[in-house]
Amino acid sequence: WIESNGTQNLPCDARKTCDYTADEWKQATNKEHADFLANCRLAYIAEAPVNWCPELGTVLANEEVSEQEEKGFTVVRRNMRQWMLRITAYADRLLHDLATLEWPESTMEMQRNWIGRSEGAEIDFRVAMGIPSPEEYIIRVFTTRPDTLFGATYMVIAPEHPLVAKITTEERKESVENYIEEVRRKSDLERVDLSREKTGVFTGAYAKNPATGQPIPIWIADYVLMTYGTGAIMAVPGHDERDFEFAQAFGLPIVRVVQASGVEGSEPIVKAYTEEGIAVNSGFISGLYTSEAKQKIVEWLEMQKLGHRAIKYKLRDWLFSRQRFWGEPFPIIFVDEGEGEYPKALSDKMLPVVLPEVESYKPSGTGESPLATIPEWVNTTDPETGLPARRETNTMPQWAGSSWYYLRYLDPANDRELVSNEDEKYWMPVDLYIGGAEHAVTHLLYSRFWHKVLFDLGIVSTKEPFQRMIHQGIVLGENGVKMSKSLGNVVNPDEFISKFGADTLRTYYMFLGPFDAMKPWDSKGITGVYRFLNRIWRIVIGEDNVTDASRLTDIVPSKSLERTLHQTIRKVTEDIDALRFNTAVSAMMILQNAIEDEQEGVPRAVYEILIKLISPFAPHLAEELWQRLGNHDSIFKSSWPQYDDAKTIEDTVTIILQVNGKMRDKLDVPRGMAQQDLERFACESEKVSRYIDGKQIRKV
RNA sequence: GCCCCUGUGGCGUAAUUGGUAGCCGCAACGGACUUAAAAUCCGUUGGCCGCGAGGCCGUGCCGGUUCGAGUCCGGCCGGGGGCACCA
Repeated sequence: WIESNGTQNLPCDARKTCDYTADEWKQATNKEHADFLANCRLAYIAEAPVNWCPELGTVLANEEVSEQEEKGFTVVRRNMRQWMLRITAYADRLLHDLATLEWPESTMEMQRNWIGRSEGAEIDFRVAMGIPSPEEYIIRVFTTRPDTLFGATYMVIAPEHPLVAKITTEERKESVENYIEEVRRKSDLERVDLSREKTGVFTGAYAKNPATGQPIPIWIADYVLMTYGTGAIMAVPGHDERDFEFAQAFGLPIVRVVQASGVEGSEPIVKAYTEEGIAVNSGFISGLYTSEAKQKIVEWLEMQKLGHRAIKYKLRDWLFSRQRFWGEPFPIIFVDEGEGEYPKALSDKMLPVVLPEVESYKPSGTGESPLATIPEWVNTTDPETGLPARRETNTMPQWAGSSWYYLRYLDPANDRELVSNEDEKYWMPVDLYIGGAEHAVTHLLYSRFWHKVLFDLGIVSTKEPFQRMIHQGIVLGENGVKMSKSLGNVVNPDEFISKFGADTLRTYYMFLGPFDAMKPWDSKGITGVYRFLNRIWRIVIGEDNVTDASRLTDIVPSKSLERTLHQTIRKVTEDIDALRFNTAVSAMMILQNAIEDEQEGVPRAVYEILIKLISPFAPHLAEELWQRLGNHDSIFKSSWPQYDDAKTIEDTVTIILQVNGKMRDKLDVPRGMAQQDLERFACESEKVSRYIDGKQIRKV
């Protein structure tokens, strides 16, 4: 039951289940789907490499490695027993369903790149010569460019590849072992540093290029990763930059097998040609364009049973266990019913598994979770068989909770199920999710995966958890740099609340700039919003804090005020929908300015609408004014103001007169003036005639 | 190295998506009120030339498309973020 590393591609694949709706799924006849869930072990245990620090006795995250090494600690890569979640089974659906979401394009692009789907072919290379044993070995590679097969002049396998030990010849053994040891000491970050020189070592073995029949040397190099593809590549130095660099460093042959169309290729090869083109020196596919060449060679490989079409993903299965005290414990016990210990899920009745009270949650030092040091907790009994059992001592990562909390919020008091069908159906999906862009490929991908699993289990009815998403921009310090304690540029909102009130702070925060943009805080700018709100207040509240509604009139508003009013209602309504709060505030300021210009006093109807419009921004102010104007119900129970499109239209229009694209004059004319009248007025304009007199008008 | 976003007055920003660049604010300057200050109110405020009418220049830089470019296209420079030897 422990899967070896690198076997993430089980026959089960959620791809085929993409097109089912929740109702279709509910039908038990949906066999494909049921098979998928039955066959695909979505949670499994594997030996996975981690960064192990013996001195600290703990596992480190990638980003912590260099930090601890600088402090003098050693960090080595070591395989450890870990729970994995098979997110790769959902790769295609996670990719495919992005199209149904209203998310920032850049975030979806990041997820697409993270999933990293690429189409190509798997090709089998027979190890042909130099091998120490009479056994026959096949090295399978993945390539996106099967059309360059004739140009494969050597192979490279990852240092962790299982065949390394088997194919290395006696005389190369020492060099190979030294190289592998060298690589093991390198951190991931070091290993992928682009600027460093290519390193590698020859195994002594040769494989047969299935297309040319020629023997090609098999090398080991750390630029090939065990975690992607098959952990082995066919190297085509003529058409891949990394292979080219490597071939140059080790004097391996470079052959050109693709050319830009129409170019005769006899010039010396000075760099890899990675574009598409016409196949040359490629036997039966010579002369074909890349797309046709791919097609043809894959058909041939499939016929010869040497290879086949394949799709690979950059996405890896999710390492889901941590050796920490803090985290959700796994509902798993290990029991031995006579044939060795195996993991077993606890029944619902045994849930929840509760963490024990402990004195210390320090790392155990052995790499096991601190829970492993508490025998009273670890040792238990299998409730079904009564046999002695051992609890899983790893705990879940932080991502576990954030992957489904939104569902629990819908029905928090429910102690029988995750969420009731009724509540789930009513609320889901999350209409608008606001969160930072830093979660683009972690939380936001993990929770999509969990949600899809829950969909497959019939627990949720939507395929996606978050329909619309916006990343709020962070407010930077006054110096334009991210606020941080160490930089001393943190602004404390309490200070501004006590000085100007929460309404002012809220409204100013909305006014600062676009919702999704980073923008610097400006302590001085808040006075503008403070003045604006005070002016609204003072229209009916005197210095003595007594309501004086005498400035409100029942007179019909002037034409121009009415127009501004309806324009403002429309703008604020639309802007709130689109989360353009900054321009909504600006529009209300314009209305306020227009109200103050009104000679006959402030029409009560206009004033009440302004208060309603401002109420989502400055709720305390709006409610207080609403009550003081004699309303007994809350302003938030009143209806949102409606606008009349007809009343937003200006009766005069400003026509801009341009000559050769340059603005020369403007005309204020009644709306609807006839074209020829306009043209006549335009030509009569003194400023315009200065530029057109004596010239021929080509186009009006 | 690759990908994505971004660059507009002294500052935060706006611009009907190709048609008046700078709305709304901040700051600054001038004025009113005041014994004075704060608060409040009125005015000016992209740069240059001009008494004025007005003119020229101007949206990071260089080019292009267009009658017309902040907006579209190509190249460069700066800032932010993401991924990273992904075959």
